[in-house]
Amino acid sequence: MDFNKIEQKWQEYWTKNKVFAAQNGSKNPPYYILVEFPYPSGKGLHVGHVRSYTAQDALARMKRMQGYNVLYPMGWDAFGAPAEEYAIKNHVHPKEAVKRNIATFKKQMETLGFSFDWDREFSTTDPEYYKWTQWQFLQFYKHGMAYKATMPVNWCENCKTVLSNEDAAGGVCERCGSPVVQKEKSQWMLRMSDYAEDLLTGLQDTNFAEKVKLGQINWIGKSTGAHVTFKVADTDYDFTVFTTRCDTLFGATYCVLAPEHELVDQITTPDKKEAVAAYKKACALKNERERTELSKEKTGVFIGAYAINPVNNAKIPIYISDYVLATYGTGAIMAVPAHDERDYEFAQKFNIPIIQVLEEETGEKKSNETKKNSIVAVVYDEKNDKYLTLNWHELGGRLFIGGTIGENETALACAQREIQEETGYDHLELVSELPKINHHYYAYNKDKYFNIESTGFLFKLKDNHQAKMSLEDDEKFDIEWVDKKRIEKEVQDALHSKTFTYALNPGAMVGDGLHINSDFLNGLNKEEAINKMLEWLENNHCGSKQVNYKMRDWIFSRQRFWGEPIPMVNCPKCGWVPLKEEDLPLLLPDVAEYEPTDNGESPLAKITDWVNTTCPKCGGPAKRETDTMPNWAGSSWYFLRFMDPHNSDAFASMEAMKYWQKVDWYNGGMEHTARHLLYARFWVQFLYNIGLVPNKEMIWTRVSHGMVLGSNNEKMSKSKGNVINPDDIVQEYGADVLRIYEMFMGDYEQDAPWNTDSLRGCKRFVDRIIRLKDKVKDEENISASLENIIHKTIKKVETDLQTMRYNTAVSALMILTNEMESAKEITKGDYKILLTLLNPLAPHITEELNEQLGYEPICLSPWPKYDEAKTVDEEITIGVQVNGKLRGDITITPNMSNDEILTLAKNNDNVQKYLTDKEIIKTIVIPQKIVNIVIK
RNA sequence: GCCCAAGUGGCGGAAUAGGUAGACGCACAGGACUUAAAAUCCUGCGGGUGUAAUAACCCGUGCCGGUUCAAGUCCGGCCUUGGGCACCA
Repeated sequence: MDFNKIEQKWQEYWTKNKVFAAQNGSKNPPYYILVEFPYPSGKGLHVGHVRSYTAQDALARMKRMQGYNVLYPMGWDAFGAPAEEYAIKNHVHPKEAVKRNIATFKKQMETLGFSFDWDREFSTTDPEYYKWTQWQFLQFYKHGMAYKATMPVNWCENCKTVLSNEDAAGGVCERCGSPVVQKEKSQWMLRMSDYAEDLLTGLQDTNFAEKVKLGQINWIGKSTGAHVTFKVADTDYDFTVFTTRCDTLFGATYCVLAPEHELVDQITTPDKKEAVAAYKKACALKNERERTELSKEKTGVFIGAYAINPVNNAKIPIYISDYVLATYGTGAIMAVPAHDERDYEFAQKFNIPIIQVLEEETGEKKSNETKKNSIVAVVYDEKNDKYLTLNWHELGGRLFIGGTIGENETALACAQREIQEETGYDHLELVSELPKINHHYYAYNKDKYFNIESTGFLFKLKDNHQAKMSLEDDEKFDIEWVDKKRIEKEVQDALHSKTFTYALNPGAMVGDGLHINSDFLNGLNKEEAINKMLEWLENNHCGSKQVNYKMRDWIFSRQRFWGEPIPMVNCPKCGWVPLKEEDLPLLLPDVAEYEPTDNGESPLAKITDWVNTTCPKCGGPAKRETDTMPNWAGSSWYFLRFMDPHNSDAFASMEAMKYWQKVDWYNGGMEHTARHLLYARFWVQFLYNIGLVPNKEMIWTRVSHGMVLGSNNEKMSKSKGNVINPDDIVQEYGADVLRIYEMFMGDYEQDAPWNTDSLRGCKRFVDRIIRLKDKVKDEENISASLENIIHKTIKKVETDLQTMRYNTAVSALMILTNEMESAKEITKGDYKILLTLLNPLAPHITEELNEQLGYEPICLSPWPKYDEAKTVDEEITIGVQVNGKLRGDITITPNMSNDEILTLAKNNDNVQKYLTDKEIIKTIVIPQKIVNIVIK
């Protein structure tokens, strides 16, 4: 019988006997294995799907044999844009296309032998399912978690349509290439930001992979800081900024409001109105992506008004700029150019003063220090690309020019004087004054500790003119011009090398240090100063501690046809009114045209007899909401429905959910670990808070698989011609071979390229297992010579399947097969175990061979048990090292003492060569691993 | 720019708690079987020195340092590739 027939035979057997049906309430321990349900696209199943479904299938099959009541369900996430695009082009109802695609997907899954419980299948597009999605939306609404807000959408003027972020990539409409603009639209929102903290802490109740947790944490984006309120000078207005660095408040030299900030129009002075309006208009034309992409150069305008810095009453100008986002924090910032990169860039461009309030500390602090102020001057000769240094040799190595600032002398004058005195150069151009540095050092010639505040300067040499030098007796150095490389290598002094770094990389100093120019914060470090400033702000009622999250509320409206209708009605008298729960589902009507309307409404808006309805509250005429829900909605709770898929009274009964508890293993793509998972967790936490699910987190472990790439190591795509169709592989090699290959191809969590040669190797492996049957003798017991390797392999396969190390599980089975091949003959008992261990990966051929032995089906048999004692080798070979280098090996038994092992090691011929005439200073014996003899 | 992951033979990849690097498979080469091919089986397979052949030795897990009796594995600093986020104050 050929393999396609065999596979079909067993698939029919499984279906007919409902072998994989999960039992709600079964006494067997529940085990819920979930793979992300696919979007049934027209392209059919991808070999990437096969990889993750096989992996979870293998786990499911093993767990069933181990006595678990396994739930391994499958369904369809079938709402979404592609089906709608297809419908627009071909004038068929999306549900027809979806029906066809689902049939194809299901057929493909069946030929691959996945052990899904098909009795629990559903699609998010089934009215019986989306009824509950709508019902849950109503719960959000009733608990004040859903609201309408005006939000910008991506809008194409040419196509007159709303675009998703994906379709608006690069600020250009994907269809027609014209620029995408932002258009304000009233949209449904879910108050997800209320859950930011809970979504963060909830991670502790999960077993997600560390990188998955990290993805969630980054997306939530918690940051702790402060709100500070600034009065607008000469008005009664004030505004509040959010900052994580309230310790730098003394360095604030201007403020920036987002162009959309509500205060802008009120406080702009008349002479600036025109410029402000123009700037605001320019910003509105850009979408968010464009605004950030064109961010190389800062833009903005001064609006004529000034803010009063609450700590020192300084009057500082207010600007608007699109580098401040209206949607984050308060939409307003205080700008501290000395200590923030963006503010620095802006201040440079607009010539705004920069006040340093934090200086970096170098050297080692001592108690008995003498304080002084000094300079370090870097002089650059552009013509020769060299820097002026003094080589003090053993007295201090290579340094720049330094010196102490005299009384009544400015730092700049000091720098110029020192350069002239020590090198003579006096035709210099000041390039920049560098941030001050707080430096501790010990002066040998004076035998004293100093703490200096050093101001750095960068000069350019105008020409080589040198005046007369005036050196003191103890100043013995050579004047040397050297290049950047040598400076980086040879200037060792912390102060001087730091100064050089500042000279080379002008910009804000964002690190920690000591506060200066900051009144009551002077001398404190960042953390101390933040705490002290928070205290000050609260005492003076102009600020407080504040936490912000990057995560925003969930925009829940889509101006699309193919999604769940939002069950809300707008009544001229009553406002927004929810549908009555008993009137759900609100069905999607059948229409002929799926194009969005000219004004960006969903196609539903055109169906007047659907739109026009009566108000559920007052009975008067009203209109339905025509936006639909996003694709993420249906997938936010589908794992709950699988627990109780046929329930018509509830989305799932509490009883069923309490039985299954949590999804034990949830597998999906890395691309979904941030958003989908976050939405699903938010949805569940909300349901938990209103008492509808038993746990705050319903997913325990989340794992993600790597992609299957084309043989050229690139993502599979039609245009690259590297797509592998699983159907073709099943036809030619069989589902079992494909399954084994995809598990063997590499680390499950890592991407792996397709390789047909390697697939053929797996085919050979299966053929060898079939041929092994010819050596089977009619005995049930396990061969003594194979006992050890069999027990080892059971253990290996069992642990590997539970820890996603599928590739090494296959490898272990290949090793066992090799052993059995080299044995003269094997027993039925040996063979049966091999078949059972391989069954989760290759369920068809193993069942067939097993049946030929006369046994009952493997899927109804228990998983073999291993005996730990029998996995231990009777003798093993370990290496012997001399001074860490391998010099020989010895064979030992597990019960040998360390002394015996050592004697054996020393007697090894090759080891002896190294030991003669040497003194052994140490010996290390690691049981079962290695011996190392250290000699002198 | 920031965060994360990875870098091991010709290739995919092993090495689970710092302990013989290269399991297993592919490709390749030689041989057996065959009229021949396919299939199958056997042998070899990181680089080098060396030997008639063994033996033995040296180098070797992206690069440079460090810790250790011992480093693919731990620490510090780089480089490269992939992924995510990106003016988040």
